[in-house]
Amino acid sequence: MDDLTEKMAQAFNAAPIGMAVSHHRVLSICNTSFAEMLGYDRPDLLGQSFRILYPSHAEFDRVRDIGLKAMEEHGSYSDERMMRRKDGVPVWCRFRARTLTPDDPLAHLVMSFAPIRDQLDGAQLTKREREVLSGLSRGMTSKEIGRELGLSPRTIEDVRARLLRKFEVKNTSELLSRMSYAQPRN
Amino acid sequence: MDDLTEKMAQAFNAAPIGMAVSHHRVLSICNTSFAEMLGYDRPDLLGQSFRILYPSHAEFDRVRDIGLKAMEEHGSYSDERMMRRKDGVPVWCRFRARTLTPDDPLAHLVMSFAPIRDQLDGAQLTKREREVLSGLSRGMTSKEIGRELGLSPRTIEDVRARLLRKFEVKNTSELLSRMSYAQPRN
DNA sequence: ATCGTATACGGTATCAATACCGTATAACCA
DNA sequence: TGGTTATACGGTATTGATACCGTATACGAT
Repeated sequence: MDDLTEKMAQAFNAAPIGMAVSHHRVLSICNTSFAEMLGYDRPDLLGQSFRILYPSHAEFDRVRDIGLKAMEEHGSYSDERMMRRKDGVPVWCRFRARTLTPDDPLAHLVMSFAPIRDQLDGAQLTKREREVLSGLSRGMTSKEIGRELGLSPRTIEDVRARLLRKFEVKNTSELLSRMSYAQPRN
Repeated sequence: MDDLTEKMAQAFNAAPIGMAVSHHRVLSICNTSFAEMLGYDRPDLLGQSFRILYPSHAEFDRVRDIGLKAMEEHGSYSDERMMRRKDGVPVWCRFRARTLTPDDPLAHLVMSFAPIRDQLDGAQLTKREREVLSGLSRGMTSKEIGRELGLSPRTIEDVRARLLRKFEVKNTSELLSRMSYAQPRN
């Protein structure tokens, strides 16, 4: 077999974004980013139903038909959805799929998963931090956010400082840049 | 060669997100999504320098060292950047990279590219605005961006002010928040 | 040819952000 | 029970951001 095939396989493996292939909602292959994102060792995932990667059976059922029509028509589909890590923590993802079998889209799917604001929706951020972030994303100053939340501006500054430390960023602009379309966790 | 390798290569090819592999900034392989996103036929891209995929030579030079340190430390890096389609239209992307050679990150890079805004919005940004935006998303001050671009900090402030007016936002944080995919736009 | 815009730079004034110093309470966890 | 973290607030000091004032060149469109 040619060298090119091997190189593409290596690229799949080492991709900086989670990728997986499924046949009728059963995971056949995935890369390391995907396994890491969901907190699994890769071998434990192969052959598993995608059910275990969703927050609930109901959610697993619900998403089944979503995007089917789009894939029949365009071959691809994308949305934002919640996945479930092995430890139970939910991860909010930009989900993209392309089917290799448009007549029966779920028969052969190639998917990518990019965590969006995972720390934000997961247990990593406190209620206050989310409230303050919400204000920041709307361009509010600490004083304004303080008024909105009925707190001293100083307290808002404390929360900001904690956010900057937590995400190891230099200022609020960089923070918002990361929050909006999250980095892989280091 | 095993079946698994072939399946991973197929997944790379059919991935719903743009993917590419480079060696010292020369594209060695990419998938169909990547070629499509940038308006090329895949064969035309293989072996090409990434220079042609950036809005300008200067921009190509500028982004070279960005993320090098992060990749040396964590092996991966991500930001938002502007790419250039074959027809010249800019595409604002979430860029992700993982290096397979942390000692010399650019030696072997696996990248993914996900378009985050439509071309219309991207086209409204000038070269300077893109350069400044890039610095802002990395948490740099006007002074630092000025140094990077060889300009007076005052000029950077002018560009910032123009960006704030253009997008009708109150400050840089809101700007960065708006420039991303995940935020609902009003 | 004039208008609009982008670029580039200078000064000044004001407010915001950030980083320190400090105290205090409450929750949780080992 | 002591350590850690989140919360909440005060003061101060420095830097940064933003908004004005101004000038100047360049470039494309009407």
